[in-house]
Amino acid sequence: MKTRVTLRQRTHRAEVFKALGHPDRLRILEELTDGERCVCDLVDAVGSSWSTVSRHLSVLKEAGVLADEKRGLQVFYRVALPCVATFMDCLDAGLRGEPVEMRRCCC
Amino acid sequence: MKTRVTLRQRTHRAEVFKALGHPDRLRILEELTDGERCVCDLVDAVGSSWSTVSRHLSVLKEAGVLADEKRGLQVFYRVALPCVATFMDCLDAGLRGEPVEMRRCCC
DNA sequence: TTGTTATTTCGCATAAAAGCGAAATAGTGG
DNA sequence: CCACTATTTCGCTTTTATGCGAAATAACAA
Repeated sequence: MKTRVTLRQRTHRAEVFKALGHPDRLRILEELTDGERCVCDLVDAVGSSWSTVSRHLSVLKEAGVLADEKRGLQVFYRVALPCVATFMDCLDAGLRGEPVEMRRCCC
Repeated sequence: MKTRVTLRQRTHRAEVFKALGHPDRLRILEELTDGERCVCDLVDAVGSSWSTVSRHLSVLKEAGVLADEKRGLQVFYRVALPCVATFMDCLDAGLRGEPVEMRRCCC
């Protein structure tokens, strides 16, 4: 069951990982696990400037990790790839060298 | 069952994701899913210079994604976090908007 | 010891990411 | 239309990543 990975696919995957490769962006994801939040909430949570948080959000959205929706004056972001959150718990366990149950891992 | 994520933990996670955020490093991971390989094999697979591939490997090893072992003149690398490979299949499906079975996802 | 092979480290140049304030944009209400 | 608020984009500087060749290191063989 070996699937060939195309360059295009690999580049896309790398883009997702790159988007996740920043502590503040992971912080944003944590904030969004409970549900959608407006940008103002995320600015509070992260503690950087509006422009910086906005850029983080656009990186995550561009990679397909988040989706956004404008309602009135505010823009609400939510997680578009739920498996990411579960994968991170798996990662933590893996990095500590603990065995991990398959079904607790992701998606 | 909400777990508080520490800054340290988040930074470590981000380091793993950053390490995975490069197409050539994902190519290396693909090469290693079948088992360990020496650096020379990976240089062939990736197509960059020895110094570049060696740096990619050290980034992945530093993040805890790979482990290495020296035997004779050669150094062999292998995957230290098997869940990463399964997660990527999950990612592909998620990015295409397909529903994904939980148990096929990782670890 | 000397030579040879496999790999890593160093030094440097170029490219990309991060972060911020200022300006721009887009809704909303008067 | 004007003012106000929420958010994004722009322009810029600083930091970090990438990639290469050259030099260094390590293990083995003669």
